Amino acid sequence: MNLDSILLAMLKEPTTGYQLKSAFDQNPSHFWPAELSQIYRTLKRLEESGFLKVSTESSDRGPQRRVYRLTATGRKHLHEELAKEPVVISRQRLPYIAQLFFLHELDDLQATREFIQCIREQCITQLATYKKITQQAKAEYGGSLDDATDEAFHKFLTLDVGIRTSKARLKWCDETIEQIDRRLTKGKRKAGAKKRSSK
Amino acid sequence: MNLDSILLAMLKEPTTGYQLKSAFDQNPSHFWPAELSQIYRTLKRLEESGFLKVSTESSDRGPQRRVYRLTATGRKHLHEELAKEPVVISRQRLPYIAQLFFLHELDDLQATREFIQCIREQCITQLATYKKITQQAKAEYGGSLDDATDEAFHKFLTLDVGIRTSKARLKWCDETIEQIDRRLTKGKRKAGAKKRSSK
DNA sequence: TGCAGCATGTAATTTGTTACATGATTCT
DNA sequence: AGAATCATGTAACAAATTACATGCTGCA
Repeated sequence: MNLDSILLAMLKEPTTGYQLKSAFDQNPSHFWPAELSQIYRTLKRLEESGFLKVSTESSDRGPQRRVYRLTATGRKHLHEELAKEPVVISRQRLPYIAQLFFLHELDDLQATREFIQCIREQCITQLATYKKITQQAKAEYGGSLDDATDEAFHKFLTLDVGIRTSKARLKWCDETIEQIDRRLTKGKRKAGAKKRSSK
Repeated sequence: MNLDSILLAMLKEPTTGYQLKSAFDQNPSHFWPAELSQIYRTLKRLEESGFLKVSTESSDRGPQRRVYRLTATGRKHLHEELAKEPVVISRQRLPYIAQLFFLHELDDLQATREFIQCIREQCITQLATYKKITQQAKAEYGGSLDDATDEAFHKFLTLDVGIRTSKARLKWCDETIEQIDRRLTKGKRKAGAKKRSSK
């Protein structure tokens, strides 16, 4: 899965680049952020590949809009991409884990504690966002998942995995902070003992 | 955190690009994969920035080796990077989530089931890897976390968050497959009812 | 008058992937 | 003799980030 396929998938209705960006920010941005400039460039390339076709329309307000439509070739390409096996999930770059891994270099457990605290806050914000979207989605399909469309069901699944991993991470943060605190008091005791023995 | 900082952090001992790649594959590759070609390019740039200095040494076996050493400027730069706040974790690209989100387009729940199954297998493999490394690490620091060095402690933390998120994801896979199966049998019942009513 | 929102892009740079190219030593 | 390991890179391409550049409409 790449931005190309995501844009093709979002083009069920003829849309402009600007509108796509707004739609992006509503939902796919949680698992795939993208800048407007990148969207425009990608749309252009997709058009050159024959996956999209454009028509220029003048709107009542603002400048002319370039409306993109999915072609049959584009739809076929999308379906091929969707039918692929999922990418190897372990080949992800996790900058915050990398930073934590090397943070011992600072030789400052208090700094590590603040680092985890910061991640903890992000988890809470993220959880709140996921839950808000879940509520909105529930309102759309009535509340009972069994009656939801396949589209709503798939959307629910992505939210669910997000909520679960955020919760797991949050719990990790809490227990890690406790462990750091134990380490910090233990360190102080040792330092105290050292002081007493050296005088 | 980027590859630059990771390489600086890994250069506690003077090392060659090739050795760095081996070390990479042992550990940081779980949260930051990198190819040799990229490592060489980055080392070159870091040297040009004055963060590293090189000395060419002839080895007893194989061609000459270029041994990189961290400079004082490099160490300072690394510490600045480490002291930064963690990056926004929600701005991650999760291709498999994106694919799942749009998978309803195929209109084939069975395909979604296989997709989740595939992710499930990856989770299991990943969990096994994490646990193996945890065992190795434990052997190094004796078994009791309280007595572990700060370095071992930080390493443990990164493994722990990996294990927890993998477990959460695995549980999600299992419960999702159950839900899909319920949906599939329900769909069949409906199709059957339709058939009966139409004849 | 100035700001927010609609609407379109280009340019430069950085980062990551894949393929190619070379050559020595050691083990089987 | 050939494969594996050590050891170095270049080149081409793809993807993503950041900054810049433009201009209209409607509202306060």
